[in-house]
Amino acid sequence: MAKPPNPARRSESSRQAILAATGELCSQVGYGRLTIEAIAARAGVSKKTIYRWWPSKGAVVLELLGETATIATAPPDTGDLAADLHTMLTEIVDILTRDSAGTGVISEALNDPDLARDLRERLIQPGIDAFKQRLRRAQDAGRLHPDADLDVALDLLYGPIYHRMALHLGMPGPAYLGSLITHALRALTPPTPH
Amino acid sequence: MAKPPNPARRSESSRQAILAATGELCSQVGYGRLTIEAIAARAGVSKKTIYRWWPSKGAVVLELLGETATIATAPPDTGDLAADLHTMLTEIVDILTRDSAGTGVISEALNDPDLARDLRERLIQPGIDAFKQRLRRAQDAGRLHPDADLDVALDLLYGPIYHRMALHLGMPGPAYLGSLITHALRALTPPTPH
DNA sequence: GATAAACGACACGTGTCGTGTCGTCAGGAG
DNA sequence: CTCCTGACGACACGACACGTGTCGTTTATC
Repeated sequence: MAKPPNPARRSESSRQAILAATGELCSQVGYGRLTIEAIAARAGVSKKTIYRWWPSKGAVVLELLGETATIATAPPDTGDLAADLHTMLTEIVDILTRDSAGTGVISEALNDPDLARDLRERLIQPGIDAFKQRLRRAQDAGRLHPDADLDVALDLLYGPIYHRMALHLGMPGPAYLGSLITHALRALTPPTPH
Repeated sequence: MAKPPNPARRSESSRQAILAATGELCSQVGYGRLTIEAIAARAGVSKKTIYRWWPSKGAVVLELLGETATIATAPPDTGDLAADLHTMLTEIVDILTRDSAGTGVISEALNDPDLARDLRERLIQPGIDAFKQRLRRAQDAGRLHPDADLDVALDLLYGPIYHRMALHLGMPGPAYLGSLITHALRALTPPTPH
């Protein structure tokens, strides 16, 4: 029934004020205590304006994350696979460590299928594609087993990060990240190189 | 100020009614829509009684999960390490797949440090201990590299499950679980067996 | 410059939260 | 067996955030 708004007439300044207010409030009070009302008040904006363009608080934070995302852009390729993986994994660890926006959206998406779809399509899947793209190059270069399953590779490399996040086991530091990468690569490399 | 209640005089029947109502409602409407008020109404109990013994909805669901937890009990040991790991991982996958209680508590704990502490102490850590206990036996039997880091092993094996849960990548089936275990074990086994 | 619609403001009903109050009832202590 | 403390069910309460509706005002497109 409610006719969809016309994006051409959308106020860009309001949009940016909303995202800015969301970021500030989220880092101040945390994602859990973040409310639409507070965002509207801080941004000097009517609640109606927020609800006109976003379905939920999670969607706003998701868009905020998307604004500053370098994730999905082309993955690093220095020739050193382990180093490149370390770079990519570190970026995720940083996002999940910096403030509560990242973990907040993930936690909300666990109970909100619509938000989950948005999250996957707009942030996760591009990251996965970039990751697999990098691994495929390594495979072509003979650095990985030719039959290696890239889904397994993804799970082995990124799994530990989300495991430790979900269960509050402490986020991995650089050294431990290196150890994880070493082990994962061992599982994906031909057993007898020599 | 609020004096702590006396557990000796606690009504066991109310407690069980609350947990039962929580389970029924959670599977009906999902964890996200579960409310303390609804639990109280369904259990025929005053809200005050719930708040007297639990600090939050998450704590109630956590206790419910603890009631039916086989997780922390002694891990299986058939002699076949891969098969035992498959059994253990399958149990977690089942819990996270069955209803929304498991993922609900995990998602809530991401934004609630107190709940996170309870979750880790009462469910996660015992499970980790049992897992490491089983792996240590495998290590003693020479099935694992003597220097293998059991924290890495934990991350490689359980990580993929939580990774796929958090990012809605689809929970692994038995076959894929087997593939993950094979790869993880390859990373933890002496490189040149022969 | 006209006009349609997005905007800020504000009010509204709803639902849930967490707490307070009160009379009742049960189960340990003596 | 009786007393008496305190947990119980019931209900009311204020606070808060939700999501929607209304109404002038403003703004950007045509």
